[in-house]
Amino acid sequence: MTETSRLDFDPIERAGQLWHEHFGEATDEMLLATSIMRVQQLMLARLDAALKPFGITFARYEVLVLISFSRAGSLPLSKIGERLMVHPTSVTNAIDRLESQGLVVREADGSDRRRTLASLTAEGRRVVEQATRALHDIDFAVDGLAPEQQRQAFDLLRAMRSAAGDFPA
Amino acid sequence: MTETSRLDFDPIERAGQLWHEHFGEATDEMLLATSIMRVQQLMLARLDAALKPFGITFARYEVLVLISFSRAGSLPLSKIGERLMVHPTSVTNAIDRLESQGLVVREADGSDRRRTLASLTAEGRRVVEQATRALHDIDFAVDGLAPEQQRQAFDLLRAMRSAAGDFPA
DNA sequence: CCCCGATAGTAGGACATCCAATGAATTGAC
DNA sequence: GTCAATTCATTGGATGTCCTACTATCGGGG
Repeated sequence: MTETSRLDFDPIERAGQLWHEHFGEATDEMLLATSIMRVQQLMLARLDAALKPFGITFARYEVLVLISFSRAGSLPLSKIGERLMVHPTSVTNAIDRLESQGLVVREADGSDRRRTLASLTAEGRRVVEQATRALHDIDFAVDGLAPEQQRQAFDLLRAMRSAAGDFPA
Repeated sequence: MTETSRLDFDPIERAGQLWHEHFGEATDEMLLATSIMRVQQLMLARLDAALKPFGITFARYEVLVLISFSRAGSLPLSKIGERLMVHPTSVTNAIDRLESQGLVVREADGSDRRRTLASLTAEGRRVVEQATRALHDIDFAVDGLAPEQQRQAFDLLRAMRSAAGDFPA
């Protein structure tokens, strides 16, 4: 059989057809919504696959990059969550794993003892550099679109984020 | 401080700026990748919020819809995973929850005892109808784009999926 | 007619994300 | 100055997704 893959057909098209039969219009919205989810799913899978050799996921890679960008070499966990726009508990989780992997270390913040700072270890710096190269090699999984199309896509997504209130007023 | 929200600024723009400083080009790819992830995150949050009154998530909603579309009124779990393009274990998980909620029931397939069929209960049918109305009311969280832009976005995402090998050859 | 490979569903484990609640520390208002 | 409100990080719980492994069943080839 040729059923070796779950991607043997286009379920979104198929689902779309069904939606038209049952609900008429408003189907385009549904198709766009599911497309975004699917693209994210595919892209994340490719990104994670490219990072697998380094033992990290894209979520943790983003944390490493953010810390490596910090001028002081370390960042409070709250800042990380803020910039990555994820819940504080997600940051705690990521830092827990990165720390147990020996890629980052937690330090106390002398000026504000509520805070915990995270900084890269030598190994962490090494990993983030190599991982970055690996991601560049796969064009961050967004190949398939010409540069101009990438701009276009970015602008459209930006409009969606804006409408969802993703930017400061 | 004005630090009352995690969305106080645009972390993607900020990160993009940093990327340019450190890595030069190849930054647009990064921006597009993170935008897609962010839009998906926002959209899913809005969809789940709209479905919360019904006690289901978008993932489970999709399962309900798929079953409601089936001509026979029931579907093998494998078909569900295939059409939604999720792993078989994700389907088992979703059906487990839906069944414990009394929205679907598992039945044995007489013709192939390896299979398990899932069908909607009366309550399941009621929920999927109301949930669909609720999602229509929020335009499936893809408002913010005019119909023409939605088409455009869909086409671009389709190209990305195609490049990622998401369609049959 | 039987056996090996393919298919269906599930169990267990790893990850990531969110929410609610908690404890510690800081800050602002009176 | 002191106390309440806020902020920071963490723990515990719920979801969803994937992978690996395992059992049961089906089916075609010898």
